[in-house]
Amino acid sequence: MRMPYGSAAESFGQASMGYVATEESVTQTLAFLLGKLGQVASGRFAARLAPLGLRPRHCALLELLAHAPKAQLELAHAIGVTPSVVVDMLDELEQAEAVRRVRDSTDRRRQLIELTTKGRRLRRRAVALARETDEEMLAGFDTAQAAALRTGLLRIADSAGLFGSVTRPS
Amino acid sequence: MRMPYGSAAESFGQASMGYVATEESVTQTLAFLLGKLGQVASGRFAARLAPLGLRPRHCALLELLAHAPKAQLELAHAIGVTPSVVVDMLDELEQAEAVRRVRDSTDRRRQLIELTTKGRRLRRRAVALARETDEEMLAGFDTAQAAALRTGLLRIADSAGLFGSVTRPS
DNA sequence: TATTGTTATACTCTATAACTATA
DNA sequence: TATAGTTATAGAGTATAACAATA
Repeated sequence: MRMPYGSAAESFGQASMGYVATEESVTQTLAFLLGKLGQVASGRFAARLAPLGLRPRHCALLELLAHAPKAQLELAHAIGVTPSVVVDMLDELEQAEAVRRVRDSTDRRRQLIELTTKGRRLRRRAVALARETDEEMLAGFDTAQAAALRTGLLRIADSAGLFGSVTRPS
Repeated sequence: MRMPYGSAAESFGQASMGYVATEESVTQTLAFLLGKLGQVASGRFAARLAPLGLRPRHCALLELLAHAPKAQLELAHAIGVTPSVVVDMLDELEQAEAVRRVRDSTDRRRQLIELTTKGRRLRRRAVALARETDEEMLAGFDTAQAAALRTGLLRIADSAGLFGSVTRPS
């Protein structure tokens, strides 16, 4: 049983313990809520990305490759997926002419993945679309609330070892 | 180009504008980050739920049914999925003897879904496991940071019309 | 005719395991 | 023998569309 905003119980400070528990329901835990909102956020982002021929999962790769070419296993580790998934994502990005696979001459097992000019352009557009999506989701948030939310998420990503130093809160 | 913690650019206050943009990368947007962290969170929650024979998606249903029986379309709307998905989830919960489908005598098209005693027990255990998962993900957060994060997420869920009044921040 | 629930099907995202070519 | 990348396959998540029973 949850009280509406500004209810008597809240005003009198009863909301913080006892009858109205702070975290009584699964739907209020990060464990569950993050999963559901992740689907919502991905869906909205995907809808905006579709005209570019990209999906959300491609964007992290474009990001990671923006400053220097990387090997496929590096990418897999950085975005937290298994190597075979990266193969598939790169196949799609290569077909979209966004990346090139270049055989490493010093170790012919490796391939260095580099962004093409088109890939850089796609990355810039993707960032803009992600920002639009954020603005939609953060409508009504003030600057401090939005920053607190983003900082918290970045911190969890960091502790999960995702995106390396690219995703560091300022 | 992102500066490491405590870099010269940051120390001199240049980090807030110009060269080091606050939100230059896709991996720092909610649109992308929420999707990725949602997968991580769901994976961790699922690992803890597995011994119960439940997956994260079942938990919202157990939650919504905790206080009163509901029809399948109500559930579908509340958790933001298409009705055929609810059929599948309820088939699984019914097989686990966590819910019962009871034909509504006043409108024989509808089925009222009610929690069994076992379903209530599973729901309580699921909440406990979700909390454990939260504690793992929020390690190192102080109370205010954790609350700000949760409040922000609940607010987005609310604006997306999810979970009805059950998911209201205090 | 409209609505509730169901089935069939398909698409996306992911992972595991077995394979190749290089080292 | 170990490593980088690839392929094949399978599981979990989603949605759309066509259908039966009931209103």
